[in-house]
Amino acid sequence: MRNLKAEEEALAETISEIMDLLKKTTKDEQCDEIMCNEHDLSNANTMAGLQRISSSPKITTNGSERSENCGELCVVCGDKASGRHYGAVSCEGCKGFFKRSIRKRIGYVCRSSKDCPVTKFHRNRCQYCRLRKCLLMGMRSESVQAERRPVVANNNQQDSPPQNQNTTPRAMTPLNAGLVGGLLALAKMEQENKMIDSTQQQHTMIKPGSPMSNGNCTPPEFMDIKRESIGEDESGLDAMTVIGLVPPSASPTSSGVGSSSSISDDSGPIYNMERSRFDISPPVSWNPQNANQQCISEITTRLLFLSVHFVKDSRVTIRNITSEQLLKSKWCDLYIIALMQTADKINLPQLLETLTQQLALGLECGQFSPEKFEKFREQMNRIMQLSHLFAARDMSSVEYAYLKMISFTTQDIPNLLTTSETQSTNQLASQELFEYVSSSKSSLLHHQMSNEHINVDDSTSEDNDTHVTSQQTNMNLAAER
Amino acid sequence: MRNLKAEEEALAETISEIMDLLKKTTKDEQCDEIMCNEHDLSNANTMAGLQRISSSPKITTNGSERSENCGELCVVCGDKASGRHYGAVSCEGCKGFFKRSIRKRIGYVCRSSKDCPVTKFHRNRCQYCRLRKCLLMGMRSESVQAERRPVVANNNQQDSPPQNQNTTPRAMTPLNAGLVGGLLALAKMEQENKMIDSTQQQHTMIKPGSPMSNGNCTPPEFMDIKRESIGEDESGLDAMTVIGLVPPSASPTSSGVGSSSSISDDSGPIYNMERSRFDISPPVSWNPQNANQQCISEITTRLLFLSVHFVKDSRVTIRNITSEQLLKSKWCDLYIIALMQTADKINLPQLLETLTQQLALGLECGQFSPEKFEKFREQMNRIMQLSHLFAARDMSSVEYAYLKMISFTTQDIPNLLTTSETQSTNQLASQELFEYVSSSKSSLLHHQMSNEHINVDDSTSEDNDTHVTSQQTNMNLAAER
DNA sequence: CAGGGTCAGGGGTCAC
DNA sequence: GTGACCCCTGACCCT
Ligand SMILES: [Zn+2]
Ligand SMILES: [Zn+2]
Ligand SMILES: [Zn+2]
Ligand SMILES: [Zn+2]
Repeated sequence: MRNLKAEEEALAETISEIMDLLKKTTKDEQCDEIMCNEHDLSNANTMAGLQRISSSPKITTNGSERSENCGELCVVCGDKASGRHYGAVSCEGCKGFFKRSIRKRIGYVCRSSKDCPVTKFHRNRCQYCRLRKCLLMGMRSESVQAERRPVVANNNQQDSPPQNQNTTPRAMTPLNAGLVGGLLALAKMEQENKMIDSTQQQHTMIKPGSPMSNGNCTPPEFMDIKRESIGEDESGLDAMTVIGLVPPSASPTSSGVGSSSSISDDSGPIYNMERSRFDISPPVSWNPQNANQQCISEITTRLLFLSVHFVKDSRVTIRNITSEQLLKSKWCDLYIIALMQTADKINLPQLLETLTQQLALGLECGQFSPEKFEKFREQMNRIMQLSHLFAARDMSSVEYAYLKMISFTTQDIPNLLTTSETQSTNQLASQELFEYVSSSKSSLLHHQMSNEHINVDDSTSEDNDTHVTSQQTNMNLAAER
Repeated sequence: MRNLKAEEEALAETISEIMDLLKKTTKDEQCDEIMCNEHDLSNANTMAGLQRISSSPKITTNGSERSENCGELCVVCGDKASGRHYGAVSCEGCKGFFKRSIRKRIGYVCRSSKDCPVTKFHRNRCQYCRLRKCLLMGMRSESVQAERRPVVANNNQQDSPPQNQNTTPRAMTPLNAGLVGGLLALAKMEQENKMIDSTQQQHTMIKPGSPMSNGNCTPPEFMDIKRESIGEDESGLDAMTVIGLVPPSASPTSSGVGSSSSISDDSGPIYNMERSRFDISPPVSWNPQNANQQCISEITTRLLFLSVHFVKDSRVTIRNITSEQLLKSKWCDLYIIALMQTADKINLPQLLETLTQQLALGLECGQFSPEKFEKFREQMNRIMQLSHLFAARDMSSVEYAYLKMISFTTQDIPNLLTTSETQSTNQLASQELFEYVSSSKSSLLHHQMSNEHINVDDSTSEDNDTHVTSQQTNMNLAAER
């Protein structure tokens, strides 16, 4: 047991590296946040084409931006600002409105064309449009903290809330260009802006000025927020949708996600060779030629799908409703792990390369700013490096399986839903993993796994590899729940 | 199985440390490249002040500096520590929080069960629990210096007095030592105040004039007064809470409070060998070294808990509601008896000594007046003497049990709730105790017990040992009910 | 280092 | 649900 120590250290080192890499990712972007407003605006325009009413306070052309009213007017409604709030100079009203909106995850609906004017005098006419404007102007949902009231005690009751979100708050994350969505989810780059427009595009994306008002629209509303925070784009794949769609124990896809079926025997560990299977069955034929978006999209979508499915079908005692709730925050963690696990099969390097090329194209056509592109690339690199580390470990499917479950049930996000079920599952999984690795000859693996666990486990201080990224992403997601 | 856990934890810790070290290392380098990243990250994590303006961070001394804190985590919340503050390695947040708390003498109130988690993510959810944890982890209130008000030129206006109006009246004294709460409760010093707040906490009962409308917030306001006067600290021990929490017949703690279970046979005396058990099961390992606040606090809390539990589980025909009502006035009596009974086990002398020392510290920092300190000391001495008397008697657990029940049901407080149940129980217990002692060979014991009984019984004139204290306390308590 | 102070920007409240 | 108002936090800086 003690010798483990040495190994531990080695492991720690490796992990440290990973962490550093990932860490960087998330951080940098913040910078732009502030330049913000106008910057965001432009982004928004390009991407989605939102209509931000002429309003735009500032008008200004630019540079001088802050010079004038800057200090003083709310970029959302034009009222007198009381300082910067959630990333945007705004008034007390918009500040409070934004906070309540994010906290309550209320789903607003625009009864008009989603282009209602948001001014000091009209701001209360349409919540949907007001929130949209808030996001557009740079308010970050991640900045909204959790409520400070003590959670009444029994937290296991939490599931109740779920339903509410189901309907309205559908905070989903539309994944973007296939893979990108997932990968980018990690990069929390200016998600907000993006989010917004994605939402729009996706749900009946009405264009600005577009008169379409009939009954469709609204759903998209504010969820954009979350999405946005996730860094997803409009390419259709919506994690939340996937989560909701995957039935508890039905294997929609032919591929085996393992486990789902054989839950016959009740004894035994959560995962074994059989139950930990995680295959992208149709052997992905991946080669430069067919490396088009569709392909990438399919693969990544499938991965996400399988990941969600995997968790839902695991032999753990977590109610379905709880699972779905958790998945809303944890899908990215699972996704990353799945990417690592299948890196070989899907030829991750190639895939990332292709993606990068495509993004480069997008850059050329002004789809997004160079900064954003840079972030993308950085993110890709980080993932690549992560995969090298994982590859070096050569973990077994059982280990991956436990890693997923542990990651899934770890309380590493501020407002994450936690129940006695998840806690005990986390413990059990950790325990079993530990035992598994212990009994396994590969002591090295053991250590590594322990580490993973640990990191995952205490979640507080450190940001470790996979969690560095996902954690942050999750934070954002969680924040707005 | 269990030991694995331990190892894991140890492992985790080690790894954490290593990681921190490594992280730091790497960090410095990164700085050049990304400069802000990490900074931003940390900010984000902390939840609280998130606004990191792009500004700047950096600057700081850099290199060297970060090296140190590196490995250190805040012992209170687990966030990154910035060094030692007030005696404990802690983060900037906890440092500031502690300072403000001590300075303003604010009285916090836990809206939950005084066991709120205090982590980086939840630390702002409950000030009461946070302050409690700060104290438990060794932060010394004496280290908080007085405000350095000079500064601004216009000091002419005696701001000194101001503090009283210091925004709300929340004046409370965070006591230092944990135990104090319990022991001091005995001290009849301004009990009235105390009573009030306890009550409040429990029944949300609003105080006259108290603006607290809905059930949350405000309670803290004025009750602080009492607490402070009582010398209670926020170290969590709240008799009322305990009373309310202890279920009629469930042994939440593993320790045996005896009796609770075996109520099978209906005949027989209220207490017998088995039913009178009263153990602080986990053999308290008490020695000067670990004589810290947490330790003391735990022991005393446990004692109070067990006492309340004991009464509730006794084979007497007193309705639960009546019991709880009575406990509000009698818990201190029971507590004293329990202290006497377990004096040996908990090493009462040592414990009191430690407490006194801590109080002395508090005195130095002006936590309370010398008069109050004198009263504390007096009380301590009384308890010490009392324990000598009890020790000399060497009473059996059965005798202690009866003593408790008799004390519990005796009408020795002015407005005390009395019912035919309590009266008959008191009689019965007295009777049985008498018989028990009579049948016992030790005539000496007999006498003594009889005596006790008598005193308890007529309660009027004499102040004898145990009753001196408790009786007085009760009187006061009763007075304000 | 370990005290102190500052204040932007979080949080919460509660008439309206 | 709003938002004017005010309290509390904690990163930063000074001593
Ligand atoms: Zn506004
Ligand atoms: Zn609208
Ligand atoms: Zn702390
Ligand atoms: Zn609390």
